Amino acid sequence: MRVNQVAEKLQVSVGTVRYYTRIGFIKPEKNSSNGYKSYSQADVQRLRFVITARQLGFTVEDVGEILGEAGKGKAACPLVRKLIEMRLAEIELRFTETKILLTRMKAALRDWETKPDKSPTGHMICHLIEEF
Amino acid sequence: MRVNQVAEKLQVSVGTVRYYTRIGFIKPEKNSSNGYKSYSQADVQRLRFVITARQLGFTVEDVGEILGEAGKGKAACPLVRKLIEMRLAEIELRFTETKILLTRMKAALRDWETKPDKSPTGHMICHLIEEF
DNA sequence: CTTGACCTGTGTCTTGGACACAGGTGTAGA
DNA sequence: TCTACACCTGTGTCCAAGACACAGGTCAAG
Repeated sequence: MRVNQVAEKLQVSVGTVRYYTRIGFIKPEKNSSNGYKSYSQADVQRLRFVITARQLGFTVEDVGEILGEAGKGKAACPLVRKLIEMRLAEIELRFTETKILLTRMKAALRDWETKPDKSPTGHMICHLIEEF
Repeated sequence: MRVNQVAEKLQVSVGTVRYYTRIGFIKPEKNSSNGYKSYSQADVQRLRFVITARQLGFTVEDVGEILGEAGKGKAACPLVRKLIEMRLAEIELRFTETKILLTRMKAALRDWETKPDKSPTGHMICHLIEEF
């Protein structure tokens, strides 16, 4: 298979498949006649794992560690359990931060509805922002 | 003032102040005796604006455009209103995506509580992830 | 045989700073 | 006056996770 078919099958961009290839998650052999990379069924399987893991919030680096652990024949599950708790904590943080930001932005928008436009002065760049 | 004092006064990292300096948001003159940058009161004022804008969800590039508009003497308010709607839409998207991810992660954690660790096989890297 | 649409790998770019580095400063003690 | 030594400085490089630009290759239609 070629990169395009793999990307379509897995519903990701061609760039993503190439990226995972580039960082060594899979090592397709190259077709010697045209230099194109040739992805095997096992490559696709492995990529599917990577994508699923990414969708669960693991970082690309996490996935690399998990693959490495499993590659040594060890059960990666303990590592997986540890990592997801770390990522969960991070995402939880990001979530609350995003929520706060969203609230602030909406408050600004509401506040600005009744305010006029003003030209900048020596000590004022945009009163909407500075007075909020 | 030196970068350290500015950073402390504005409650941001030294790196952030240097970054905004590097991209030209402020142009402190340098002390010719020791080569250090010397931040004026106006620089601090301008930086305060930048930081406030960032906290409202504007990107650094947005802030650059706003500063440019105000620098030409024009009212930046229309631009500000336009930009915040764009950013609001993006943050709203990020928010819902983060919420979905969070839900998925928590579901995985709950699902995995009752599942054992398993060693990898030829067609299975980590059953926790693959079976979710 | 040629056109032109589409595909390929490689290399560079992105955001918003964080960090490493080599050297400068300033103050406390000798 | 000298020397340690902690702390500060600017510049250059690095990060995640791909996206994008580029020059060239492929392939079916005409």
